Amino acid sequence: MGITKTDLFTEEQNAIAQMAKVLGHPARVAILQYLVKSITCINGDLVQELGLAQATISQHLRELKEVGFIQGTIEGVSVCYCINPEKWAEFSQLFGEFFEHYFVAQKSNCC
Amino acid sequence: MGITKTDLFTEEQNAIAQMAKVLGHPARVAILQYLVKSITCINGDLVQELGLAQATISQHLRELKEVGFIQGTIEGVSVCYCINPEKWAEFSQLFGEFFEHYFVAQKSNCC
DNA sequence: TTTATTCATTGTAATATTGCAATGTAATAA
DNA sequence: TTATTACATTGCAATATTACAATGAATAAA
Repeated sequence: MGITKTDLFTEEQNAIAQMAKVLGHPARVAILQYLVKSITCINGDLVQELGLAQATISQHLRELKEVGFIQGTIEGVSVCYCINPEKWAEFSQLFGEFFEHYFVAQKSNCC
Repeated sequence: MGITKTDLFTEEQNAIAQMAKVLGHPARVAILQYLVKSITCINGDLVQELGLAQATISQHLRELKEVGFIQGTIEGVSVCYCINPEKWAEFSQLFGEFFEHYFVAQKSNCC
């Protein structure tokens, strides 16, 4: 049906999935990597950097902002974007814990 | 157009996005968490556990298998699934590096 | 052989995503 | 005021995803 049955899953599972979904497009990964490097940027920088249309970049920025990865503040005519440090740390931990729950020691029990 | 312009991005960006995309559905997160806990499982276990139809679970398992998160071996009538330890470690590192490239020290330069 | 079990595949409907042109909005410059 | 700049929003077309019923394939039990 193209719709996810979120009510079947835990809050944590939905949170991880929501985050991952946002990271699930190379343009958004590229935007975040660019921000990590440049600290701040405006929409126009990314249009130059990525080679996608302005409207498309704007849309990706909105998705990144909606889950909290980035924040944007109006600076005169342009909007200055940067990473949200608190959310970044939160997401990093959530993913870290997800991966660390599996220990390679379990390898031997594998089918 | 509903199609991602992968040629605009680096291999790393596409790799991260591809992985994240697979984690971008709570059912697949739930399957992986169940496997981490139970070490192995079969399709039927997950149908019970998650409350989705057998065909739907099967589809999610295929996606997880395609990117390498899990592996499945035929055991008589059923198929035994488990986490692929090498891939798991690889993905864990890729995400870890992605997140660690940002240092909270950069916070002060934020807009 | 026939039947049951287990899972994969196929087909289909509903919905979501991606990308962009066109347009709207708000601030600054001329 | 009018034009320009920088983004956001809207609307659209193409494609992808989600979920499941129906069916297929392969093994084991009766």
